[in-house]
Amino acid sequence: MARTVKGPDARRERWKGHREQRRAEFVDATIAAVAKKGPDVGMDDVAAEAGVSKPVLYRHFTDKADLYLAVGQKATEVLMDRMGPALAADGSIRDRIERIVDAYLSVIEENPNLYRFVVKGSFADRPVEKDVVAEDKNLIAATLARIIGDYLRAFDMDSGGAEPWAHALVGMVQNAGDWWLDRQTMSRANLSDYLATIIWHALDGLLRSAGVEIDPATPLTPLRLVD
Amino acid sequence: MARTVKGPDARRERWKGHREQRRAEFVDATIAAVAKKGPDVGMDDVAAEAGVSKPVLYRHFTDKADLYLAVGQKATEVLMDRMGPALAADGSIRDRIERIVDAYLSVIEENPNLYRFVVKGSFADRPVEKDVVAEDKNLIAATLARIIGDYLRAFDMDSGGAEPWAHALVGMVQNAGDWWLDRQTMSRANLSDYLATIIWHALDGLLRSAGVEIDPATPLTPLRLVD
DNA sequence: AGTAACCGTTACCTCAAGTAACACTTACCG
DNA sequence: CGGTAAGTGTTACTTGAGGTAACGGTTACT
Repeated sequence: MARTVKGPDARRERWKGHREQRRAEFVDATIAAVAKKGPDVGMDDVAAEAGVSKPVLYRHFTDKADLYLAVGQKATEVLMDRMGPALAADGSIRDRIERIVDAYLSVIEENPNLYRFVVKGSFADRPVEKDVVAEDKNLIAATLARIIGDYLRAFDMDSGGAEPWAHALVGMVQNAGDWWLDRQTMSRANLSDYLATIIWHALDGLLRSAGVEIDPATPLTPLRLVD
Repeated sequence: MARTVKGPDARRERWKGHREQRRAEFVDATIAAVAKKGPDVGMDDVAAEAGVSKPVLYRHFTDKADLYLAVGQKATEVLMDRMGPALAADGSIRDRIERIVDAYLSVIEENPNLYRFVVKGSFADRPVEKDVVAEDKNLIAATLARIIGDYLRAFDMDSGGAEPWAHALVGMVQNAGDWWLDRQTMSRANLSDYLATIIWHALDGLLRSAGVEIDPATPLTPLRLVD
């Protein structure tokens, strides 16, 4: 019964920010460990990298899955930071698509180990329950779905396809990027161009079939894309 | 029987077929175990399902990864068996695309547990080395790449994009299917239609930009698609 | 002074993958 | 027929990584 209902004991709040910072520190250590020892690092490796022993890690992450999830979120942040400007930028539609795609590719190109770790390594033995990467893909797809839906509605078109479209696009770019990262048989610019071409044509065809004509070079930006 | 070959020593050959059969049997047991106990089965579970103890399993599969790989290959066979006819079928291009996509979706719809096991469960703790699902995706993508490349060359177009195209398409359908399987918010036919629309428009746009016009309803089949 | 939060350690537990050692069966070979 | 190369199977073990227990030290609010 030590839980006296006094005022908000400052001792409880004092660390609020500190804990966050510590988690971030361990996430960084994990990323460093991954870079050093490949994508199959264990908790001991991570702890060692952070200059600490295992139990300390477990005070901040309930689970290996929890740690991996945090790493995934960090990676998503990096990704979003890079893609945000591309999403918001102006310019022709075709160019903007290409820039967004290229932003994604540039991130995975710069952090191949981290990328593999997040996308492939996933939860080592814990079952499907908490899929690490699914969360992030869903976040991106959801963002995209909103944008696409807004566009479709702006043109008075059926917006029911926005979600499948978004997931289709995410999978498309992700898988093509994955392949590219493994066997780098073409330049990044080249792949970005191919992918953007597919996407642009799909979009253009869809609009055409609804009677809307868009010039690929039109700098049209009828909607605010990001809040 | 009556395998009376006067070769070197028939004792070595006698089992050749039998081993294959036994492996297949264990693969089936794994699939059954997955259906029963979810995608996170262990080797003991599989062995029990097969009515056998663990070491027997390890006489036929070097590894957990090896077993999983075999399961993945089996799943790919199922998939290919279903998609083969759709690939070879005649009919309009737009219809054929839709039929291929729908064939894929029907397979994952009918075997959701197996699908999840293969695509997500992957290698439990063995590192990235032998990615289970990557092999299968690559196989499908390679098949597709050949078809696309043949088409592009038939129209005297740059065929360098065939491979990225193929991987993009595979990722697109796979990810959209994945999403659909989780939250079934639309009918399969509906999703097939959306995806086929995207693909068709992308294809049509590509051809248009090269000066080729194709009617979506044209039953054109200029190439044999499967050997 | 008391105590609630953190810091950190070493030594342990657990559980599933994988192995050792041992015994039985079949059927080809000389 | 004895020998042997394959396969059948078992129980009981080792190993390694995830995760925990129990202990002690430090800071700073009350």
